[in-house]
Amino acid sequence: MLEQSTIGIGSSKCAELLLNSWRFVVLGRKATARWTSQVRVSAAGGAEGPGDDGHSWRKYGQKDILGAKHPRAYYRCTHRNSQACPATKQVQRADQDPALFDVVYHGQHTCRPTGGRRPPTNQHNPHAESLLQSLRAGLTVDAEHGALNNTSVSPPSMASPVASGSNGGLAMSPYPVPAGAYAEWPLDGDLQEVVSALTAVSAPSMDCLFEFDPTFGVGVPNFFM
DNA sequence: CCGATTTGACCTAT
DNA sequence: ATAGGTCAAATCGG
Repeated sequence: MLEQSTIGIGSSKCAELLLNSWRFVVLGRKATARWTSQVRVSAAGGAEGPGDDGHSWRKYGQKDILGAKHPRAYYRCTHRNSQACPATKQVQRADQDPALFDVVYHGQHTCRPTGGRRPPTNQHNPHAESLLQSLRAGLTVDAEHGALNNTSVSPPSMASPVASGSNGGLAMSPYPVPAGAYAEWPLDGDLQEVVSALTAVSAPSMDCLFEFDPTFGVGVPNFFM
Protein backbone atom coordinates (compact mmCIF):
# COMPACT_ATOMS: atom_id res chain seq x y z
CA MET A 1 0.00 0.00 0.00
CA LEU A 2 2.69 2.35 0.89
CA GLU A 3 5.37 2.52 -1.62
CA GLN A 4 8.09 4.69 -0.44
CA SER A 5 11.31 5.69 -2.00
CA THR A 6 14.03 7.78 -0.68
CA ILE A 7 16.47 9.64 -2.73
CA GLY A 8 19.83 10.92 -1.84
CA ILE A 9 19.36 11.79 1.72
CA GLY A 10 22.02 14.32 2.21
CA SER A 11 22.40 17.40 4.23
CA SER A 12 19.52 19.04 2.59
CA LYS A 13 16.38 17.65 3.96
CA CYS A 14 13.11 18.18 2.39
CA ALA A 15 10.42 15.66 2.40
CA GLU A 16 7.95 15.47 -0.31
CA LEU A 17 4.88 13.42 0.05
CA LEU A 18 2.69 12.50 -2.75
CA LEU A 19 -0.75 11.53 -1.83
CA ASN A 20 -3.04 10.71 -4.60
CA SER A 21 -3.27 13.92 -6.42
CA TRP A 22 -2.09 16.08 -3.62
CA ARG A 23 1.52 16.79 -3.20
CA PHE A 24 2.96 17.70 0.11
CA VAL A 25 6.28 19.28 0.41
CA VAL A 26 7.32 19.52 3.93
CA LEU A 27 9.40 22.48 4.70
CA GLY A 28 11.12 23.29 7.87
CA ARG A 29 10.96 25.86 10.51
CA LYS A 30 13.23 27.80 12.69
CA ALA A 31 15.18 26.55 15.60
CA THR A 32 12.77 28.05 18.05
CA ALA A 33 10.00 26.27 16.38
CA ARG A 34 7.23 25.11 18.55
CA TRP A 35 4.26 23.33 17.22
CA THR A 36 4.26 24.91 13.87
CA SER A 37 4.84 23.39 10.54
CA GLN A 38 4.86 24.56 7.00
CA VAL A 39 3.52 22.45 4.26
CA ARG A 40 3.45 23.30 0.65
CA VAL A 41 0.46 21.76 -0.90
CA SER A 42 -0.25 21.50 -4.51
CA ALA A 43 -3.66 20.75 -5.70
CA ALA A 44 -3.37 18.72 -8.81
CA GLY A 45 -5.77 19.39 -11.52
CA GLY A 46 -7.67 22.53 -11.23
CA ALA A 47 -8.50 22.14 -7.63
CA GLU A 48 -9.07 25.37 -5.94
CA GLY A 49 -7.44 25.06 -2.59
CA PRO A 50 -5.70 22.55 -0.47
CA GLY A 51 -7.75 19.53 0.19
CA ASP A 52 -9.20 18.31 3.39
CA ASP A 53 -6.41 17.58 5.79
CA GLY A 54 -8.46 15.51 8.11
CA HIS A 55 -9.62 18.18 10.47
CA SER A 56 -12.46 20.58 10.32
CA TRP A 57 -11.46 24.20 10.15
CA ARG A 58 -13.39 27.36 10.46
CA LYS A 59 -12.14 30.41 8.68
CA TYR A 60 -11.91 33.44 10.88
CA GLY A 61 -10.05 35.95 8.85
CA GLN A 62 -8.19 36.89 5.75
CA LYS A 63 -5.50 39.46 5.18
CA ASP A 64 -3.54 40.83 2.33
CA ILE A 65 0.09 40.28 3.01
CA LEU A 66 2.76 42.71 2.11
CA GLY A 67 4.65 41.55 -0.90
CA ALA A 68 2.41 38.61 -1.42
CA LYS A 69 0.23 38.50 -4.38
CA HIS A 70 -2.52 36.58 -2.73
CA PRO A 71 -4.21 37.06 0.60
CA ARG A 72 -3.63 34.78 3.54
CA ALA A 73 -6.52 32.99 5.10
CA TYR A 74 -6.74 32.15 8.77
CA TYR A 75 -8.44 29.09 10.09
CA ARG A 76 -8.97 27.65 13.49
CA CYS A 77 -10.22 24.30 14.58
CA THR A 78 -13.96 24.07 14.50
CA HIS A 79 -13.92 22.65 18.00
CA ARG A 80 -12.20 25.58 19.55
CA ASN A 81 -15.19 26.39 21.66
CA SER A 82 -16.48 22.97 22.36
CA GLN A 83 -13.15 21.41 23.14
CA ALA A 84 -10.74 24.25 23.45
CA CYS A 85 -8.71 22.90 20.62
CA PRO A 86 -5.94 25.38 19.93
CA ALA A 87 -5.00 24.26 16.45
CA THR A 88 -4.95 26.87 13.76
CA LYS A 89 -3.65 27.09 10.26
CA GLN A 90 -2.88 29.68 7.67
CA VAL A 91 -3.25 29.13 4.00
CA GLN A 92 -1.68 31.26 1.36
CA ARG A 93 -1.43 30.71 -2.32
CA ALA A 94 2.07 30.76 -3.70
CA ASP A 95 2.91 33.68 -5.85
CA GLN A 96 4.27 31.89 -8.82
CA ASP A 97 2.27 28.78 -9.08
CA PRO A 98 -1.38 29.37 -8.35
CA ALA A 99 -1.79 25.67 -7.79
CA LEU A 100 0.55 25.73 -4.83
CA PHE A 101 -0.52 26.67 -1.37
CA ASP A 102 1.64 27.23 1.61
CA VAL A 103 -0.08 25.99 4.69
CA VAL A 104 1.23 26.75 8.13
CA TYR A 105 -0.15 24.81 11.03
CA HIS A 106 0.04 26.05 14.57
CA GLY A 107 -0.64 24.02 17.63
CA GLN A 108 -1.78 20.51 18.05
CA HIS A 109 -5.28 19.28 17.85
CA THR A 110 -6.62 18.33 21.20
CA CYS A 111 -10.08 17.75 19.94
CA ARG A 112 -11.43 14.29 19.62
CA PRO A 113 -12.51 13.58 16.11
CA THR A 114 -15.46 11.57 17.24
CA GLY A 115 -16.42 12.44 20.73
CA GLY A 116 -14.48 9.62 22.24
CA ARG A 117 -13.68 9.28 25.82
CA ARG A 118 -10.00 9.16 26.26
CA PRO A 119 -8.31 12.27 27.56
CA PRO A 120 -7.40 15.06 25.25
CA THR A 121 -4.68 13.81 23.00
CA ASN A 122 -2.54 11.25 24.56
CA GLN A 123 -0.02 11.37 27.25
CA HIS A 124 1.86 8.32 26.22
CA ASN A 125 4.04 9.29 23.33
CA PRO A 126 3.26 12.85 22.65
CA HIS A 127 5.98 12.87 20.07
CA ALA A 128 5.30 9.76 18.17
CA GLU A 129 1.60 10.17 18.42
CA SER A 130 1.45 13.71 17.28
CA LEU A 131 3.80 12.91 14.52
CA LEU A 132 1.67 10.12 13.37
CA GLN A 133 -1.39 12.18 13.66
CA SER A 134 0.18 14.95 11.74
CA LEU A 135 1.47 12.73 9.04
CA ARG A 136 -1.88 11.18 8.79
CA ALA A 137 -3.27 14.60 8.31
CA GLY A 138 -0.78 15.31 5.63
CA LEU A 139 1.49 17.54 7.51
CA THR A 140 4.41 17.39 9.76
CA VAL A 141 5.39 18.76 13.05
CA ASP A 142 8.49 20.54 14.03
CA ALA A 143 10.09 18.80 16.86
CA GLU A 144 10.57 21.21 19.59
CA HIS A 145 12.52 18.81 21.64
CA GLY A 146 15.39 16.96 20.20
CA ALA A 147 13.98 14.15 22.18
CA LEU A 148 11.91 13.10 19.31
CA ASN A 149 12.18 9.62 20.59
CA ASN A 150 13.36 7.70 17.67
CA THR A 151 13.96 5.19 20.34
CA SER A 152 10.72 3.44 19.96
CA VAL A 153 10.67 3.38 16.25
CA SER A 154 11.95 0.63 14.16
CA PRO A 155 14.95 1.11 11.96
CA PRO A 156 14.22 3.09 8.87
CA SER A 157 13.53 1.14 5.83
CA MET A 158 15.01 3.28 3.21
CA ALA A 159 13.80 2.03 -0.04
CA SER A 160 16.07 1.99 -2.95
CA PRO A 161 16.36 5.16 -4.87
CA VAL A 162 14.02 5.69 -7.67
CA ALA A 163 14.62 7.82 -10.59
CA SER A 164 11.94 10.13 -9.82
CA GLY A 165 13.05 13.34 -10.89
CA SER A 166 10.18 12.99 -13.02
CA ASN A 167 6.66 12.45 -12.37
CA GLY A 168 6.62 15.51 -10.31
CA GLY A 169 3.73 14.07 -8.87
CA LEU A 170 0.50 14.39 -10.62
CA ALA A 171 0.53 11.20 -12.47
CA MET A 172 -1.02 9.02 -9.89
CA SER A 173 -4.50 10.38 -9.79
CA PRO A 174 -5.80 12.59 -12.49
CA TYR A 175 -8.56 14.00 -10.44
CA PRO A 176 -8.81 15.64 -7.07
CA VAL A 177 -9.33 13.46 -4.11
CA PRO A 178 -12.71 13.74 -2.52
CA ALA A 179 -12.78 14.48 1.13
CA GLY A 180 -12.52 11.31 3.05
CA ALA A 181 -9.73 9.97 0.97
CA TYR A 182 -7.62 10.18 4.04
CA ALA A 183 -9.37 7.22 5.39
CA GLU A 184 -7.24 5.28 3.04
CA TRP A 185 -3.98 6.48 4.35
CA PRO A 186 -1.45 3.93 5.35
CA LEU A 187 -2.02 2.12 8.53
CA ASP A 188 -0.09 2.84 11.59
CA GLY A 189 2.48 0.28 10.78
CA ASP A 190 3.33 1.95 7.57
CA LEU A 191 3.26 5.33 9.08
CA GLN A 192 5.66 4.17 11.66
CA GLU A 193 8.04 3.40 8.92
CA VAL A 194 7.63 6.74 7.36
CA VAL A 195 8.11 8.40 10.64
CA SER A 196 11.15 6.44 11.47
CA ALA A 197 12.61 7.17 8.12
CA LEU A 198 11.99 10.81 8.49
CA THR A 199 13.28 11.01 11.98
CA ALA A 200 16.31 9.07 11.00
CA VAL A 201 16.98 11.49 8.25
CA SER A 202 16.87 14.47 10.42
CA ALA A 203 17.80 13.10 13.74
CA PRO A 204 21.09 14.92 13.94
CA SER A 205 19.36 18.20 14.15
CA MET A 206 17.87 18.70 17.52
CA ASP A 207 15.77 21.70 16.83
CA CYS A 208 14.18 20.87 13.62
CA LEU A 209 12.58 17.81 12.38
CA PHE A 210 13.10 18.96 8.88
CA GLU A 211 15.52 21.50 7.82
CA PHE A 212 15.20 22.60 4.33
CA ASP A 213 17.27 24.08 1.73
CA PRO A 214 15.48 26.89 0.05
CA THR A 215 17.02 25.61 -3.07
CA PHE A 216 15.62 22.21 -2.64
CA GLY A 217 17.62 20.84 -5.43
CA VAL A 218 18.92 17.48 -4.50
CA GLY A 219 18.51 15.02 -1.76
CA VAL A 220 14.83 14.95 -1.49
CA PRO A 221 13.24 12.00 0.15
CA ASN A 222 10.10 11.09 -1.59
CA PHE A 223 7.23 9.07 -0.41
CA PHE A 224 4.75 7.86 -2.87
CA MET A 225 1.54 6.25 -2.16
C1' DC B 1 -32.70 27.77 12.15
C1' DC B 2 -28.06 27.12 12.74
C1' DG B 3 -23.35 26.97 11.65
C1' DA B 4 -19.86 28.67 8.34
C1' DT B 5 -17.92 32.53 5.66
C1' DT B 6 -17.09 37.28 4.54
C1' DT B 7 -15.25 41.61 5.57
C1' DG B 8 -13.88 45.83 7.76
C1' DA B 9 -12.66 47.22 12.25
C1' DC B 10 -9.87 46.42 16.02
C1' DC B 11 -5.64 44.88 18.50
C1' DT B 12 -0.77 44.25 19.20
C1' DA B 13 4.02 43.84 18.30
C1' DT B 14 7.58 45.91 15.57
C1' DA C 1 2.80 54.27 11.59
C1' DT C 2 2.71 49.74 9.59
C1' DA C 3 1.90 44.90 9.04
C1' DG C 4 0.08 40.77 10.63
C1' DG C 5 -3.36 38.54 13.28
C1' DT C 6 -8.11 38.35 15.35
C1' DC C 7 -12.90 39.77 16.33
C1' DA C 8 -17.54 40.04 15.27
C1' DA C 9 -21.56 41.65 12.80
C1' DA C 10 -23.63 40.86 8.57
C1' DT C 11 -24.27 37.58 5.27
C1' DC C 12 -24.57 33.13 3.03
C1' DG C 13 -25.96 28.37 2.50
C1' DG C 14 -27.72 23.89 3.79
